[in-house]
Amino acid sequence: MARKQGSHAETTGPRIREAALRLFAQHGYAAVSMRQIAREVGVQAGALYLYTPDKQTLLYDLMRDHLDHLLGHWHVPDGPPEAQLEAFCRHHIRYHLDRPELVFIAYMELRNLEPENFAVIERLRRRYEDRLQAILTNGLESGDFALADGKLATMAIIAMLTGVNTWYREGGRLSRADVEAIYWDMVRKAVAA
Amino acid sequence: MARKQGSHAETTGPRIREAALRLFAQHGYAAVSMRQIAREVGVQAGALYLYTPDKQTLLYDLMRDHLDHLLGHWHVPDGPPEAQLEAFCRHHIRYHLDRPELVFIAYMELRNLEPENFAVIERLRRRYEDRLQAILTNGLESGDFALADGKLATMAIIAMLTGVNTWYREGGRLSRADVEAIYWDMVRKAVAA
DNA sequence: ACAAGAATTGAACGCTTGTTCATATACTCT
DNA sequence: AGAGTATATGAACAAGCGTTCAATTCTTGT
Repeated sequence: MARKQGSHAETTGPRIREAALRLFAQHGYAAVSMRQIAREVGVQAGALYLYTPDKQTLLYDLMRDHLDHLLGHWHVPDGPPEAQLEAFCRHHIRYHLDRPELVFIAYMELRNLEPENFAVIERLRRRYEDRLQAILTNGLESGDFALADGKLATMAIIAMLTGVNTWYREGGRLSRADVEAIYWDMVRKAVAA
Repeated sequence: MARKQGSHAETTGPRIREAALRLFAQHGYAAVSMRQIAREVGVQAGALYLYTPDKQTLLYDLMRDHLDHLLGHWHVPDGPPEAQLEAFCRHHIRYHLDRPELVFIAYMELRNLEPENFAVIERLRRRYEDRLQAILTNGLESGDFALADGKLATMAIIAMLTGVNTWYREGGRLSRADVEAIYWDMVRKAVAA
């Protein structure tokens, strides 16, 4: 047997990626088998290898595309440091609430990347952190912010904002706008001069 | 063949747990095999089952003991809310910097727990969060703190503090005392009235 | 010196893993 | 209608998985 009917041609690739994303996020890369992914797509395991050279690349491509998009989709606007920081925080939360599974994988599965892949992903992640750190450093020099340490504040703020994905559930007590506003308020005060 | 020589009796159990801890933290529960753990201990795989009923229990016991100890080891001191919050923050950082691998596992491997085990661990984790939330709620009512939302602030602060484990390395630019002080300063400002 | 029990081995169990490949089907183009 | 190609199957591969267990060795108490 081969193709059952209809033209699954251009849809199978994306569907494999979607299934991998969902399953990796739910059970973890190492705990998910190629056969599980195939079953989710409605295809035999062998067919996956028409769309990805191997399991590792499936993971790497998800993470790489995620970070490429995160970096390409948004840039620090002109303006005073506080406005830049607010834009960063609000964008970060919005972006992360929109893609919980990708964000989760990009953080949790780092250790399952082969060394060369890990190096690439880490570089991209670092580029993103540097944007926040630049904002903080500017504000520190201009006197808008008061911080004991720029790098530490960068890590602290990112950890705090990204943490929203651990508890936020759609349709809960707070809207996305509420969450954005509350987090921004805390960050604003934390770095205030 | 059996025991080679000497009395490995009482030391093998702990050594298995230590090896499991290290390997789980490094590669993830699902990616580590019982044979790998055994090799690390210098024993055959079958011998592990004299000390644990199965692999799952090995993970569960690590997490359970970690949280039991975290909860038993420290309690909120009497005093004004700000002093309580400072004590919580400093203790959290100190405790987490002392046990990076346990902390990492307790967060990363939640999804690899079987449902009943997960429920127990989640309950313990929740108990810990509730301590911070109680401090924040008290301070809110007394007017010492200004917060839009107590639960959200709890999650934000814990995420921020726990994040220290993602970047702190022994012998780096900042001492533990520095880190403690800087984080506390940011938390203090973030919740300030 | 010897028996009892604790600690460990090493082989085996059935199953799953990622990956490959000859084969077969469905679609497209002429 | 028929050839050519893209897409998929399903069986096979060697390797590794968690776990069990009879057999073996070491330690301890008498």
